[in-house]
Amino acid sequence: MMVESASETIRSTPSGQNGVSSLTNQPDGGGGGGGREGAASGEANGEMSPVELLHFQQQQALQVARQFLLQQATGLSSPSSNEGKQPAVQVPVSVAMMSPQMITPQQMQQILSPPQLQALLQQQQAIMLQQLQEYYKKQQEQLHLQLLTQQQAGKQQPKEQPLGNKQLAFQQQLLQMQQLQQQHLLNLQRQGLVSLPPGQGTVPLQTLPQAVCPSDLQQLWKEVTAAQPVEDSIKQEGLDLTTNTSNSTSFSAAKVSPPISHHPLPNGQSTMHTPRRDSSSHEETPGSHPLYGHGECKWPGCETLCEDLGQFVKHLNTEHALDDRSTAQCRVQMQVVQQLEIQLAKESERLQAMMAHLHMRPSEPKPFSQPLNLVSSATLSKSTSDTFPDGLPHPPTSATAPITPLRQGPSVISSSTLHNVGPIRRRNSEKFCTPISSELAQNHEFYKNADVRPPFTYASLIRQAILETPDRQLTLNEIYNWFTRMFAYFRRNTATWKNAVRHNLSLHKCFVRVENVKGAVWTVDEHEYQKRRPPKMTGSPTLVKNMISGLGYGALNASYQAALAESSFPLLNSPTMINTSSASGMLHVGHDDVSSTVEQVNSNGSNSPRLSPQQYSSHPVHVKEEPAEAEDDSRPVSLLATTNQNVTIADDRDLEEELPVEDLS
DNA sequence: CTCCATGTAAACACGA
DNA sequence: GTCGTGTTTACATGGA
Repeated sequence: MMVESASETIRSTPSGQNGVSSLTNQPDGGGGGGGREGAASGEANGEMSPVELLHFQQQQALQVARQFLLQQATGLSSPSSNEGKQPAVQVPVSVAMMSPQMITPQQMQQILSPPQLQALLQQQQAIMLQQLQEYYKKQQEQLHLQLLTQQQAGKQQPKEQPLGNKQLAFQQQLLQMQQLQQQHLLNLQRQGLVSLPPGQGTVPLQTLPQAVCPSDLQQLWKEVTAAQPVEDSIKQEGLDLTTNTSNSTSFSAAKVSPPISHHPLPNGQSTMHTPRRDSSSHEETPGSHPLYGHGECKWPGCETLCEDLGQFVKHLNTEHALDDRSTAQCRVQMQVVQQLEIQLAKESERLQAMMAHLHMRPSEPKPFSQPLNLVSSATLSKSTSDTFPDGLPHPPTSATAPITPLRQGPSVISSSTLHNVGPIRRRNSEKFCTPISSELAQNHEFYKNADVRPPFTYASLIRQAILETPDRQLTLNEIYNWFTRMFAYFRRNTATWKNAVRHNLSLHKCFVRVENVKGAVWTVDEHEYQKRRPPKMTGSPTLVKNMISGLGYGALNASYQAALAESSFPLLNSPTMINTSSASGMLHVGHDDVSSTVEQVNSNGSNSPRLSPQQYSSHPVHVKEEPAEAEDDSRPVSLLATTNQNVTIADDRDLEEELPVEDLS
């Protein structure tokens, strides 16, 4: 099914390809809700002590909340990951994200570029936040209940430890939860997702977690703030963002035994329902949109009044289309979610500690605390993801997916990406826009885990694969491996894409087969490779502009760095890339080329993250020349890791400039 | 409309 | 005969 849907979507071919039907199980098709892991809460109750029960439930509640978060985030990215096991959860998300027009997740993936998907994901996250909020409420209730229960239990069968303490502790925990909720509310409010009296105090954004791509965030805030003051909420709430954002990623690693009792996400299109059912405040009417409530648009900072859903949808499509502003807002939302996640994790850990202190089984699994330990999870996530030899998305990996992409995604959603809204057929590579390298670098975690087709041509991907290697040569099989390693999408339908790879290797002169002792390897003839593109790029001014923007994009933005740090994208680290810079005498770098991007950055001397064409406008000088020079593989990468500060700064500026960009045709 | 680049499918050859 | 690797052709699609 997937194969077909994919291909069909891509080319919208009526002929319908029956040929390769290695269709993998469709995640959403599965219907029924197969294994909902959760559901354990009930059984457990019987034999637990009150304290244990409390713990258990608390834990579960948190877990569910967290998991829900993850699922929300993951849903889009790795639909296939759950094949066979829990097909249900993910689809709903993506479906929910879709406005009225019902499009299958798969289709959506095919249609939208990853960044776009991510953007959509952000939307979904908003929903998720709402649900999370609901969850907090419930959890509170639960806590209360538990407290009561425990009190009674205490009276009936006095325990060695004074209940008072426990109660205190629990109350504290309760408080924590309340705070969390409050915070959450504020965030929602800030985002315009909830219509509450606007917050007041204005607090400098600077306090935001540096760990979280501060620059991006700040910039985003600036943009978003234009519409309405928001900063305060975060700051006020005292979001303790000191934690590494990267950690959030690791959370995912947390095991996942979703007791989805609370959020039974049926297959398919439940997401829409969940909020509706659970939250009375936000989703009042069936068929309503997560971003629509109380007759107004809940898009952050919007509040536009819409009489009905139809009008709202229209409004949504016109006013909140996939542009830089929306992207920025999504990013903000993303950050919010991340913060919440971090906070949640912290609170969970605290709870664990409390529980432990209250003589709970120390050995008890601590799903949440674990993540925290993964501070250096960057490594972990990478290793895990690399681990899947069979391409089977394992829990940790898939869990990781959501966050990374989230953070990275938005950053990637730049002018360049915006162009690729349409069919996948036109891949990035061809378009003047984002260099494959940078895109990959930024989203490689995403592609790695999400079953989304990369917006690059086979040729550019192959080239990328080859160039990433130290000796710049790969056997066919190695190329295959690279594909499967780097892209979840290529872990299935192997017959199709492998054929395409071979086809491309043979077809394009730029790929040179070299007989080797042990067989044959494929290399890239840069000259040839570049020869084929220039024509396209040198088009309208706009194109040039776009191209430039793509090139100019200093791959150094925070996200990028983060990505690097976390995943240590091979490419970036590859010695070749670093050394060969000078060696590459190739001019006209393919714009989809990784190294090219980097090079550009260096040449410019500006680490300014990609983005804005505007920026270019201010520095036209480079712009025009860019296309012609710079070749890939360059060392810049290494710089990335070390240039955080610069990046940050540059990033801020870039973001600002990002908005005006639109001239792209 | 044509041209071109691309993606997909498939037939075929060749060697292990 | 099967499989992996390559080559080639045909066709469809979409952008310029």
